[in-house]
Amino acid sequence: MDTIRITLPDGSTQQVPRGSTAAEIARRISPRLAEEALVARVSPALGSADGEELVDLRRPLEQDSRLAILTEKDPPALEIFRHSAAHLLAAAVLELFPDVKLGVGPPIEYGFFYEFLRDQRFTPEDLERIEAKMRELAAQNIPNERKLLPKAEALELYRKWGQGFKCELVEEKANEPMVSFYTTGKFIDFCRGPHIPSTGRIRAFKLMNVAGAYWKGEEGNPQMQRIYGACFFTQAELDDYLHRLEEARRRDHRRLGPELDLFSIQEEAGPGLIFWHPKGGLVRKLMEDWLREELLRRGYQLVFTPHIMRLDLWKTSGHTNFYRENMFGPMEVEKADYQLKPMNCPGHILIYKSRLRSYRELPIRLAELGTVYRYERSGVLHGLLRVRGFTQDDAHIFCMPEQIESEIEACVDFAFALLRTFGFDRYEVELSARDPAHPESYAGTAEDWARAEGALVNTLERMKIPFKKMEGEAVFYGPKIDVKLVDAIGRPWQLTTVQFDFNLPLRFGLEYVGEDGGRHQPLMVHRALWGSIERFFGVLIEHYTGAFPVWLAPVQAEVLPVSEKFTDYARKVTDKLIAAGLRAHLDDRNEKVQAKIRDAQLQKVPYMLVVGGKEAQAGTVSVRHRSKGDFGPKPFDEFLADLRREVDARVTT
RNA sequence: GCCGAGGUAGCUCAGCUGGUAGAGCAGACGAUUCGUAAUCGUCAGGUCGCCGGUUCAAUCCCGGCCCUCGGCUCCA
Repeated sequence: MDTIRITLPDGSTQQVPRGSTAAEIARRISPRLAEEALVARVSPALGSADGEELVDLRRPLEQDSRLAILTEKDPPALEIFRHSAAHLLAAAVLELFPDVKLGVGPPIEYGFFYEFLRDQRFTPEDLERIEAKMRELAAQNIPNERKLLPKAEALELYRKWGQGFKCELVEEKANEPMVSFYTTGKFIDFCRGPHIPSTGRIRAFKLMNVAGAYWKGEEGNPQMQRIYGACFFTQAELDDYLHRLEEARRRDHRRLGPELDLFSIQEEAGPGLIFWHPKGGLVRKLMEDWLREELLRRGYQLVFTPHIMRLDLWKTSGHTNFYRENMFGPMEVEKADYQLKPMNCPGHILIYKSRLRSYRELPIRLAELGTVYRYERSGVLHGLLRVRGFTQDDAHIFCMPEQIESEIEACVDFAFALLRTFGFDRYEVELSARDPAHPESYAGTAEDWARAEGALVNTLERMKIPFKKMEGEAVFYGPKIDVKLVDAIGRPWQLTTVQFDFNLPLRFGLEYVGEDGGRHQPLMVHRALWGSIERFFGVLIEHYTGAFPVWLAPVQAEVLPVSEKFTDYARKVTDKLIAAGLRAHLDDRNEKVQAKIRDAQLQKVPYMLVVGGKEAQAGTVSVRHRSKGDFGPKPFDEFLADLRREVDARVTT
């Protein structure tokens, strides 16, 4: 008999008839495995993992292969599982709304979505009905079957059915004569697969919301209704995900900001513009103090530049060509156009150009907490994280080519020091290169770009920092290194950026006199570590759930007299703390201690000092910590010294 | 900018498809003088996002605009 040889992950082999399926092999191994199997991973018997692919359990195996049968224990199976859930969603929607036009339905990070075009909108009640229908179809355990059709026949099928988007997909994606389809009951979908064998296993899911999305993500295209669902192997994992969403809501800086009186956004003033209240302003001041000191220590010089400058400057820099859609419109003053600055670089360049520079001065590192204004489309604004006016901790480094790698290294090192100081210990690094397919979106020659990208790669490799290369993510004037920090609940945030620029020095004709007495062109590095103070502050609020570490807390100790009789002693304690440079506040309201504690607790004040008769007598304070609870009485001087130490050490917990 | 959902007191939210609004918390005042997450009482507080229309009458219906939220696209 014609047999093939199957090698399993444990190294054992089986001889099976040619055309056997993974499902059959699973059954031979164990009934349990057959039951749990979701999808198969096969690769040619010999050779590398290159030919590896995921296939349906029912796909016949035609040659000697290595085979792994994937179950819920194998993470790669989750994507397939979610993709099948997307098909289940589409099948349910078609049952209830047979006239919808289908778009695409891929798995996503936490589940899946499917897009539909329909005249009426899907209401929350519709979603409930759809979810119920999905559960009904899942209970019927309908098989997901793969079919092959000639391309022409496939197009004909969709044309008759009136599924124009699907025709478009078949036209574009099918480059072989036969194209694959999957059916789930009456639902038939052009799809590469693979899928799990049947719908019965899909239980732990929940339809989340419906949102508009352009067909193929392109703005000119019709807008589909995209139904999103969360989906996991088990209910426990789904619950965990929903719990994490809840946790994220609890930390939301847009809620905590006003609650803790840190900042506000005022409709009267306009969207995307931030008002820093006294407490937020104090945190910002502390952040800035740390940064300025660190900048000076690391050889930067602090500068200040105007907020509006002649439009011509922005023509020279190339912003009017490459950045116009993010700029506020120019304003006319005495017949000249002026531009509100969207970036700080031209200002720093003018300072560089203000006199002839010698190679002996380089590198010149100009730093500014520079406030910039960018026109962001209304739909993208988001609390402190995406705004129209913000302050960058910006700096531009002018240097010679042979200094570039050490400068970039110093920037990355600075960035890591900053992350540690503010309590972040996880990060991801990305290197953004240009998109070779669209050279018109970038300034400079291909050689410049290759050299610049090389310098960034060298630096990261020398520092042994793992990174992901992202093609097409570069800014118009050069490639960049971005550092994403990962917060307390595992979310990445893009903040730090270190950008290489060989373009602006050329445009502005920057030069320095070299050792040889000749004129040379310097290179430029743009870098921002927080990125924007507003954004970083937002991330900080969420990272700490508003409970800032003591060195950053707007109020470090709230003094709570037990009754009005002890206000005098409480005031003395408060004044002494303030005189020692600490941030204390006296709660002398006519309230019970319980109420004062509750309020201080809700304001996330690190230390509450309860004082009454005993304390006044002994010169102590009863210390309560916002998360560690009651510490009991402590001599006042001792508390002050402890607090001082904690602040000076910038303890981040 | 686009699609969808919203906007009622400082905050969180009620308000039965039309008869100009209510609660809790916060605030002011008074009482209470209190020991580790809310003391009691009284009072005050609203062009129901803005503008226009329909109607005897609009928080409610219609149109436009502003803002917020969830996405798309874009980004520090």
